[in-house]
Amino acid sequence: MRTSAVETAALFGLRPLHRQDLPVETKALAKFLIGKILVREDASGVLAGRIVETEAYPPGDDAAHHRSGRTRRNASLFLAHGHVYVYRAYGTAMMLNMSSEAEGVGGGVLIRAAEPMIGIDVMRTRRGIDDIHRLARGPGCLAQAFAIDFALDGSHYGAGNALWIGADESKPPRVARSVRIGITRDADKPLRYFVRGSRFVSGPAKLNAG
DNA sequence: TGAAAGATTCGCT
DNA sequence: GCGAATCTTTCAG
Repeated sequence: MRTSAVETAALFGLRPLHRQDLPVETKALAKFLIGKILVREDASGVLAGRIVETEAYPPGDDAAHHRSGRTRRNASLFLAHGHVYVYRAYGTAMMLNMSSEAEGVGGGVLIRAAEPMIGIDVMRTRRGIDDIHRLARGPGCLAQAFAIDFALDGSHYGAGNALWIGADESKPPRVARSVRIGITRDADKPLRYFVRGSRFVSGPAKLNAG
């Protein structure tokens, strides 16, 4: 009998959050997710990491993928909050997002970096590197470590699924804000959230000085 | 049907 | 620290 992801996670003091526990507003959700735990269940077992960096792409944001309306590619951003949106940038890097608004409204949160907690050796193998600080630092790296692919697009975060969000009893981290990374439009909006002082956060040191 | 841009990463200097 | 690689999606003609 295989142990479920929820049972395994419980051994680490994690409890699953349900969609109704999550804020239905992009910026609030982006901040809420900092310090929560991303849990991934697949054929090789259970992976988990504490989210230390996110970016908000709220409705009306000129930098967001949903700015031109709903298309086949970005349809998941228009699902009710708590759904998975996966896409590929620059040909190689996969990005993991969570839809963040009501059904029919385009909005999403990009999960940029995490601190590995469970399944660290699996992540090391997938990434081909040893340094724990670099296993899930940067959206493309995080996606590779957690084996994110298009099959997850359109599913929702929830216990029993391939992806869900967990919480533990640790005290809330100190959340800082900065401008977002790697965009050209609306580049001056402070919609990036990260754990102040964490070595698991991506981006230039200048932004993280906070 | 073609062209341009993009929520990045990696390797080399 | 900087510049190239890479390919899918979207928009224009």
